[in-house]
Amino acid sequence: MRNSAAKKDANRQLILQAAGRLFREKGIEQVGVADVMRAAGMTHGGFYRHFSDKSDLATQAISQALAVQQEAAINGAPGIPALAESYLNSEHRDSIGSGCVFAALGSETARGHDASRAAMSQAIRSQIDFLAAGAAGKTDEQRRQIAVGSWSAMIGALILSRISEDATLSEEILHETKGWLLSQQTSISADRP
Amino acid sequence: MRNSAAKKDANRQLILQAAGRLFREKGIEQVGVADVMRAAGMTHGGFYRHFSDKSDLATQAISQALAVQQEAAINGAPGIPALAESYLNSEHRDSIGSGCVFAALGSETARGHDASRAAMSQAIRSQIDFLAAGAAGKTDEQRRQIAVGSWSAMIGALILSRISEDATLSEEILHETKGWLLSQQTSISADRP
DNA sequence: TGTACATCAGTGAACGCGCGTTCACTGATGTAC
DNA sequence: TGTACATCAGTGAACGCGCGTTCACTGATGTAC
Repeated sequence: MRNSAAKKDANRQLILQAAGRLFREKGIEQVGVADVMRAAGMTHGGFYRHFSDKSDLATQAISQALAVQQEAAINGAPGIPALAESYLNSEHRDSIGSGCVFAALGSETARGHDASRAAMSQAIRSQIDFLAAGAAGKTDEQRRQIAVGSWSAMIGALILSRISEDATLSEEILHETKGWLLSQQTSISADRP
Repeated sequence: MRNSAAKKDANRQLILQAAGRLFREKGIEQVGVADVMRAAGMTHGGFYRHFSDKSDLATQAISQALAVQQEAAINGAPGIPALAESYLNSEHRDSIGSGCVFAALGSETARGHDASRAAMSQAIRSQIDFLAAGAAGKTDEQRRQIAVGSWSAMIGALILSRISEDATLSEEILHETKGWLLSQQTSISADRP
């Protein structure tokens, strides 16, 4: 039953996508290798033709999810207000599996010295640079502050809104944070000539 | 070897404190019942005299950690700038075990329908009310926006700074977010009569 | 207050399930000639 | 281009370790009289 090289590559992508989704949805520890392979339409035995172990899969799945996320940021509407609109809403909150990697796995990946943390660090750097370049501030320093602070607020708010059982509270957190970010953006823009 | 009721209560507190620290440091799944009992100075067999199962322990340890955290917030210097100072620094970043529960366990507790999520929700509500009461805004709506947005930014920034392997990046995230929060606070205060 | 007995906090061995990993196997793919 | 053989992607059974949970046991605590 050997598969062609092309089929193997396609299967590898299926595994990475299933893992990226399941890890975000349920947490890395809560998802088994067999779960991932089943979601990808295979049985668990073939897993080790693709990855050296589960930790290797985690690193690669996270790296790929981060790459997709960065791609989407670059191709999306520019500027922090636009990001806040697309980030702070109930659709994003309810689709953990395809949503922001930092909000889904942030507190977990903060522990551990593995390769996934390095991938996350690099993605943080890129995202800050990207947001700072498009931020409405007078100086480089100001733009960087706005980028880091606004992005942090989005991640924190999404996490808090996901914890909140009460739908009203959950919505309020998203809504107030979005309103807060937009109002600042406006007042800062108003400062410009 | 029966212990007195007072000794039992004291042991229960040791277990809760050990669990609160270990769960934040390593994550709930990564810490075993035996680890917690060992850290509390006992063996694992006696665990079930105190808690019905591990999930029960998690709920109670989280609830207690949240209560301590709220107590500290109430007794600490009032206002969002003061909180930002005490929250966004490397000491807090490096002491996960005794630090903010939301930053340590946020993305994990967002999943699961258990009682710990309910305790977290209630703590979110309290913390927002508390911060909004001390926020520098003209209207109730504005104060609530500031409270939710600023607190979200602190949590997000602490998580990002913990993920960052590079010490410079990690410090930058804390520093920029703090500067951003303080500068806004200033400009909003300046608006007041 | 003292005595006899019941209770039960904590111990440490044992159980059993889940999960990561290994392995023999199958048969299609790829390659050497 | 065709043939013979080697490779190897995926299968499914099996292994073994870790961990949550149970249990018989010990002896100090608490209580009834």
